[in-house]
Amino acid sequence: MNIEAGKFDDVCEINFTDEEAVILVRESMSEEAKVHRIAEMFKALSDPTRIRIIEALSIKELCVCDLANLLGMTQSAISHQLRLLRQNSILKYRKEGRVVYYSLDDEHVSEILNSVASHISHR
Amino acid sequence: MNIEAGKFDDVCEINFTDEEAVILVRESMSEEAKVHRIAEMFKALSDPTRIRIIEALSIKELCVCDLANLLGMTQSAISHQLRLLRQNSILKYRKEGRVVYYSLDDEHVSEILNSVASHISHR
DNA sequence: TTGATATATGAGCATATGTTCATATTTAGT
DNA sequence: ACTAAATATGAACATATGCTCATATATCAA
Repeated sequence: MNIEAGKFDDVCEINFTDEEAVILVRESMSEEAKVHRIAEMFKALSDPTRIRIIEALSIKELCVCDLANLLGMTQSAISHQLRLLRQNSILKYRKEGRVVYYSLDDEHVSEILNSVASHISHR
Repeated sequence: MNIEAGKFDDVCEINFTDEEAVILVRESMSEEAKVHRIAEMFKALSDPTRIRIIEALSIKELCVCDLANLLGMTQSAISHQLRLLRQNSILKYRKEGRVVYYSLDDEHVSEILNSVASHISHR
């Protein structure tokens, strides 16, 4: 019945509808670490403030203060979000004196964002 | 100084580094509703369980029970996640008796997932 | 060095999220 | 009609998230 009987006691104990298919699918699934990394990446993009930051920076490099003014949020809030985006390799920065300019680390992210935007408009 | 002085008292009160740029960027930003919808879409993709579900269904249509067995999770947990993915137009389903088969609503999602996966491997 | 500016960060708080548990709903078989 | 099977769903709970506040760090100007 259950492919790994006893291992997952709380799993639905019903017979497989298509056991072979499940085995086949299981073999071609990504490793756990990769799946987690992918989910993390999407999580980094899953907040309106961060989407706005990315959208703004895809138009033009900006400093923290300009971003705070642009989005009507505190410098602290923006800075926390910038850190998260940095940690996910979505943004890079350069320092010019005490001003820190942020920009997209990679145009790939901008494409992914456009891809999702167009997916949404098509429904 | 502040473009909308008094409106955001807690916003960084410093002069703009480049006020014109901020005005320019502000004009080409998406509307709030659209930004929220985009973030919501990313949020739907921001969980390892949901990534696994999408990955599995991109290979083959499966029923709820098979998904639960495949992922080693309860039927209830999977069902809750499936609802979320349905609500975001990521999955569709068809009923065959009491068995409900889920599949991707659109190959676009699969492409977005691959896009993010390749972005990650490139660093 | 001292004071001011630009950014970063830790702690705390309110809200959101993912899972479990119990139960409801729907359909098939007898 | 009755029972069992497959799925759906509401409530509850532990953890995660995003913002604020206070404060630290870094750099410029005098």
